Amino acid sequence: MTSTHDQIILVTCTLLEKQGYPATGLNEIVKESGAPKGSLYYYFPDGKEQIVSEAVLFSGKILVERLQTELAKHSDPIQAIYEYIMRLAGKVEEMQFAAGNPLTIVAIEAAGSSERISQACREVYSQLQAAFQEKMVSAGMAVSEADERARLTLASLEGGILLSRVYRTADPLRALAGHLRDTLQNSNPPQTESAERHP
Amino acid sequence: MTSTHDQIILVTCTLLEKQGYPATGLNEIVKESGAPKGSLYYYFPDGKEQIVSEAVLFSGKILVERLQTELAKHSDPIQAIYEYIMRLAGKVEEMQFAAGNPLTIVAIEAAGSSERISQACREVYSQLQAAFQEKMVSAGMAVSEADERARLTLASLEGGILLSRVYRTADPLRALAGHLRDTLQNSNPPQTESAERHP
DNA sequence: GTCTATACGGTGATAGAC
DNA sequence: GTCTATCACCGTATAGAC
Repeated sequence: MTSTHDQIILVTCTLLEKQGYPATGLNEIVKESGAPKGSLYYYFPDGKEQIVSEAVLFSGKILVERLQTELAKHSDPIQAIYEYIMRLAGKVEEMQFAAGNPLTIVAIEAAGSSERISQACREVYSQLQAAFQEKMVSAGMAVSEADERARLTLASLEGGILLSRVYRTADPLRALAGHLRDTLQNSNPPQTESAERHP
Repeated sequence: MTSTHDQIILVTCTLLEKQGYPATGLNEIVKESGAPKGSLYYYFPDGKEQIVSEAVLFSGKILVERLQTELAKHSDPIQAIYEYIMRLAGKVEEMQFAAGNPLTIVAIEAAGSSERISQACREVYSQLQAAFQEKMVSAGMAVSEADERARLTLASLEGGILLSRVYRTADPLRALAGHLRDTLQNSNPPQTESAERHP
């Protein structure tokens, strides 16, 4: 039982993920959502830009929450990230290589056209990066180093999603998961009595 | 002095990079290229799909050649990749965060709609990956390992381009370059009599 | 090979009845 | 809050003269 407003946002998310921003029409959203067309501009007076921005933020919120939940399952951030990406790979396969959120595709399209949408995408990306970073910091990594590692994780993750989509295989994501696990080491781990390091 | 055909392809490349596939109109291509509209369907009887496919392949060819040229400048593949990405970062800044080729954005959009365009993108990606891989193999890395490393390089590179575009900063690309240089090591380096190094 | 005119559907958006 | 009708414009694609 979802409201008309929420139903519009929901269906917009899936259409965006499949087709992107310019290719997704308002008529299509109306038709797929079953919402009355008259309601569209009632709930979203700023039109398409507003609908898409809200859809990005909405799906981003879910995405960040899910990421945090997954990361919390392992105390070791590297293992947690590995598991997260492997799980994502499975999900991408299930969904036939639409990752289940409109972020990647909308971000790249809207960057040159709509500042409002672009801003929404940046916000979500920043939250995702922060989630990775906090996880690493909580395990004893220095903040600046965690920042760099989180950036790389995010960048390669987005690239992996892109390649998985184009090749219609989750292999790039799985390969990425393994590589990050091997290379995402802490160069300044917390000091312990037994295993001290002297750089 | 370029032919009408080539001029159409050329301007299509830049429009695609800026706006993507659905957002780029045939009328716009005609207008920007200065080509006569009548010529469009004379040179490209299959319409938009054909124009875009050819544009992707054309820009891909240039991209691969440029990559190979850059990689050839350093004997060490890791250093070569580092320099390449750093140079790309500069270029992305100059071009105001349009990377100068339509691949990243078109690939992700067309994945779900046009198989013909999707195929063109896959072809270019495979060539790019092969260029990275061959460079690593030529420096003594095992083929299977070079394959994995090349995949990761490509994936994170695409993600870096995406983030640079969204944030309107080349920082993600530069951070990526540094990280890859630190982590893209050969786990099975070629054996030499002494510890030789070629500066 | 090029040009003009045009077909026909879809687009985002609005107005006004209910 | 919802619905219908309608707007002006844009999209791709084609036809036929030159």
